[in-house]
Amino acid sequence: MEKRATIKDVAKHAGVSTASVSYVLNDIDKVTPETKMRILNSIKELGYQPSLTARCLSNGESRLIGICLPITEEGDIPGVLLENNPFFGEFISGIESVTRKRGYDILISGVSSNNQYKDWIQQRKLDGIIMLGVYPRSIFEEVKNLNVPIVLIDAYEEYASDFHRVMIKDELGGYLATKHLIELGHKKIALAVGSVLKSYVNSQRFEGYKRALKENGLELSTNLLFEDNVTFNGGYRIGKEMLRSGSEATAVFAVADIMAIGIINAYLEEGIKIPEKLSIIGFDNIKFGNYMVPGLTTMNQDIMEKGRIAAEMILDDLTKGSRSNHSVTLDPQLIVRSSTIPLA
Amino acid sequence: MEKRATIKDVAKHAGVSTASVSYVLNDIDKVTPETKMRILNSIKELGYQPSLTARCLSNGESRLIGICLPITEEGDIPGVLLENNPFFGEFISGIESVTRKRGYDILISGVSSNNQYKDWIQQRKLDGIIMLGVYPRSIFEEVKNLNVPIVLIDAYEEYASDFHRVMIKDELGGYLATKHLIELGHKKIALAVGSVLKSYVNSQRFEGYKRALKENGLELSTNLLFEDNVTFNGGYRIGKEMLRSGSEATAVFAVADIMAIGIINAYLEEGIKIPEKLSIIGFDNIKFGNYMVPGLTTMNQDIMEKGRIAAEMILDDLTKGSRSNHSVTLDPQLIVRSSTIPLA
DNA sequence: TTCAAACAGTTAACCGGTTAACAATATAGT
DNA sequence: ACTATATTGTTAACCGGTTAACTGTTTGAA
Repeated sequence: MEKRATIKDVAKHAGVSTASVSYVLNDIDKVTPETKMRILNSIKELGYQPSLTARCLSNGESRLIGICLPITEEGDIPGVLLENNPFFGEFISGIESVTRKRGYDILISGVSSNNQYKDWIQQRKLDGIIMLGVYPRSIFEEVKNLNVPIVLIDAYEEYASDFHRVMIKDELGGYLATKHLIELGHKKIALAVGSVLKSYVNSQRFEGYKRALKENGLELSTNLLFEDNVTFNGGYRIGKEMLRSGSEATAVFAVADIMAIGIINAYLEEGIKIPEKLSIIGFDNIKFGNYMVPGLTTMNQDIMEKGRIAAEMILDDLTKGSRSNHSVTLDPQLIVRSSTIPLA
Repeated sequence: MEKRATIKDVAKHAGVSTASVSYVLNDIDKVTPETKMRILNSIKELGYQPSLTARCLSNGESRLIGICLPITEEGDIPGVLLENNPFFGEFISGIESVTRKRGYDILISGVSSNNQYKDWIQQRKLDGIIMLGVYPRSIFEEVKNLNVPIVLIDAYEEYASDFHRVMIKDELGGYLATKHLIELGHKKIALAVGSVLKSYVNSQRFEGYKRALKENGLELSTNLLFEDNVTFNGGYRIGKEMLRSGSEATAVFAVADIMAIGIINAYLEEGIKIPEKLSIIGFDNIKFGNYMVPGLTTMNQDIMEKGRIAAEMILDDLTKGSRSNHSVTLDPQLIVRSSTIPLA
């Protein structure tokens, strides 16, 4: 209830000027050990906490890093992110683990209308931004000249090279996933994928799928290709469709675990056994893939590491004052559990 | 790259004082429509964005709401939260949905050492706090006098009444869950629970379990009680233990879905059928309960709603300037899926 | 001994807003 | 006609820090 102590209070209490207090706060060597001691004592005695707001106003650093999530008209974080949610939490956790130590906080915001991002960044004077998800191109044009380090996650688009990027080798992931199925003897391998047109991540994984088929002399067959939303329900619909149409597939590569789980549910619901009747491999390695039966074979992407790297990119820029754009591409790893078995 | 326009630039451009600009920014009726127009035009022309930092410094409102998560020594958000993660994302999403409209941002932080919370709140001048998880009591003593609205989520402890609270009827939830099993004809109903000693949530659900047994003339048997961490692995260990010891249980109430899933995995792994050999009901209604086979019967708690309510409590305090502590207790609902069936 | 540099500390302007107090003009009441 | 009261606007202090420029004292080198 009592007013918080300010730097003036400390100065008065220690019998010095505010400048001297500021110097000891910022570890600037301009004060004798004795005075420093006296000031430190006053600080402790008054329970003084410097105001980050004031500091920000005066030196322009907010020590705030923003995380942007695209949101839908309904005001929600979109299904993709929400359903993939383990994702979200782990990602934040990765970021937090590096920012916290350095005194930065993270600000989370879903922003809807196109240019509110810019407003947000400016009004809050964010020191850096991490952008998750797909946005209309115009946003990047706006945001490019803001002179703020920006990290794009999983962005392949051509303009993305204007920013820092963290991604994984999606093509390789698609390739390895498909190859795993091929090595198990499967010849008829379906693909469950989101919009290849709108999402580079999807199209890259699709490319990997095609490459694996080609390298192994398998033909690309359009009736093994299924496109729907990258959600549980999207996968579920694909599963139902495969069953309805009597698909010849003996295995399927789903570009996301959540889709794979949808497919599995569609099959199990009709009493059709997995992996006996259909081997299935996902992508992402979300926690629940390990918590279900059968355990989901998948391509691992280290989402926490993604967060860590993104945060470090920003902090590096901030300390070095540089602004060269780096791009880190992580390797996916095959994780074999029990949803894939050799072709009978 | 160009310097951002400040209020002074706008004032100069419109040929008025900064005070007038400030008045139109804050919708204070002290300016003729014509002047207002002129100022508005200048604002648009210069692409002016008021600095929230400066505003905060001058009027003391940061428009920042903090979300506290306890973290472990290793620096991670603790397993409970991470594994329960759909939880986390949905919760944030609920908060965001109300704060965004009102111009508040949310700041997320895991804080480890005891009193860093206080520092964080003060340094960032947070307008409100939402605290998730269990903390040492001393933290609340520290934080109580900060004159900041605080909402505790799922806190039963006696000191909790000094703050706003959002929780669900845990005792009722435990009761209804157990009653559901009893109504299916089960007599030997096991309980999988976390530390009843340390967590009121656990003890409340345990109370509900006991009440249901008692009301139905069933005896409380200690060898049907299993205590372990509220995690997948905790549940898994319990499942293994039940099998190893040849437990007579035909049904089990797990105080969290994530535990229930662990138990299910332990059973399925050994080829023992669920729900045929063991009916199981969880608690929380995490998304994956619906995405698995068998679908998990559970007690729903609307986590998004929890977030919404918590945010509204804070914003109400902020607008009304009052500080009376409210407590909202939500009702859990039984959601029957396929992991529970009548006793054969 | 003398002058320059190093040291320890202070003063005051500044960051970008808000707002109480004031001034000048217009409107209204009696 | 003469105040009292709105109305519209400005001035300047303030929020709580940072930091360039300055002052006064020591130290050291020539």
